[in-house]
Amino acid sequence: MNSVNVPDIIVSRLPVYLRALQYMAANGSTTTSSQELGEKVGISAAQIRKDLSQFGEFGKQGTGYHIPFLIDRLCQILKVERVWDVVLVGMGELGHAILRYQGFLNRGFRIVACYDSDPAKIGTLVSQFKIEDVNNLVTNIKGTNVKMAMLTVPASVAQQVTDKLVESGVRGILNYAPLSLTVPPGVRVQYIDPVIGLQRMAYYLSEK
Amino acid sequence: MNSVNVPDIIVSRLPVYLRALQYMAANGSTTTSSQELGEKVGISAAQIRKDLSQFGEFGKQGTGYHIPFLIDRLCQILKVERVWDVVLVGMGELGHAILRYQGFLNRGFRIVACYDSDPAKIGTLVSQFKIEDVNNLVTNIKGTNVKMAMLTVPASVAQQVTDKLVESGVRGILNYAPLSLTVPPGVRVQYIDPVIGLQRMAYYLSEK
DNA sequence: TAGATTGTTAATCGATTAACAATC
DNA sequence: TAGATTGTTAATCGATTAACAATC
Repeated sequence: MNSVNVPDIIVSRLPVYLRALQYMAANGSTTTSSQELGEKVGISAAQIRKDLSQFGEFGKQGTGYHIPFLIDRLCQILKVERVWDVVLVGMGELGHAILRYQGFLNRGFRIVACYDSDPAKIGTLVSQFKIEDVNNLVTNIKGTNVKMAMLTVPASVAQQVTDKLVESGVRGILNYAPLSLTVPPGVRVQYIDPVIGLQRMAYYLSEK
Repeated sequence: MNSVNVPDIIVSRLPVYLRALQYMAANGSTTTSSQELGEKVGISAAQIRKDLSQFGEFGKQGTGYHIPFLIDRLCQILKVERVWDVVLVGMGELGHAILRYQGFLNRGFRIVACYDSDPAKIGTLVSQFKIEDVNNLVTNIKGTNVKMAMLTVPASVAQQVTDKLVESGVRGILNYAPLSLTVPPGVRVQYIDPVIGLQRMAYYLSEK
């Protein structure tokens, strides 16, 4: 059980802390402070301490945080001390790149199957994965332990594929298609649209 | 000039509104309301009206917003009624997929050059682009109109490439490398790390 | 011990929402 | 005109910051 309803904005910062801590650990550090971590991730020290205090007391006055311990606790809180099975739908360029990406496993996720609707692609192999028919999505996934999906299909079919994923019992969708999805309560969507990021930054660029 | 310092959180929602409006326009709609737009993007109608009111009055009582007009105004506000030149650094799998992606141009951006450090890649062609040597980055870009970059290099070299980009005059970086970057004031970074998105959602998954 | 840093409280700051007059 | 919807105000809600006692 989660400690009494932690605000989503706090939850959303935890993976950033975790990533920075793992980076420090990989560089041989064993201890850090809210001050130092804050400088790395661009968040105030007070906020980091406040965020962590939602979940317990993980530091020591005078010395700060033991990095391996804090990593452990954050992994538990985020439920990524285990590995979650994820399906990938949409095997275009981006789907291929994601399927070959090696960075998921040691952060709590692994792709277990990939889907497409193109008969020319179905059945072909992409780095040990056979591309499956998206029409079999619901029958294949329903009742299994697959609760997350990555969506790399064209925008025009993203909502209908989403509906199928929801029907299959998927509770979290990482959406690369450039549109807002509609999902029922209890299902979450995280959006990845590079252009949104670029446009946010363009606002601050000077004219000309 | 921007109207007196609009909060960043408001700016960050504008591209989402714009994307939804363009989607509606593509489907033949010419009019919408804050209510309808809000349902599409998952934001309250009141907030959408409040956000837009920061920049002017774009709607009509009783009828709502004329979609093409609002699209126009949002493009102007975000400064994407023009096309910004962007460089891409890091030509691995992901870099290749991004370079071939067709979705940037009609949303205000185009890739004008790509870079890598691997001698085996430098000079080779990827869909009409010759991969250039990252060592020439600063000399090539400094003084040009390139103010944005996409970063798809390994985490281990991301900070040093970032420093070069900043030196080149780049003011906005879309960072795909899974780490927090340090940049001077006046330079912005937008982060794209799929695992952060997955971990945020994992928190809300039930145990087992 | 002295210095450093936590966890927490209270104060401040900012963002969201509800409500409604204005008006198309 | 009647119904719909804006832009805006004031109230509410929530998040961030500053400060500090506790303590390693």
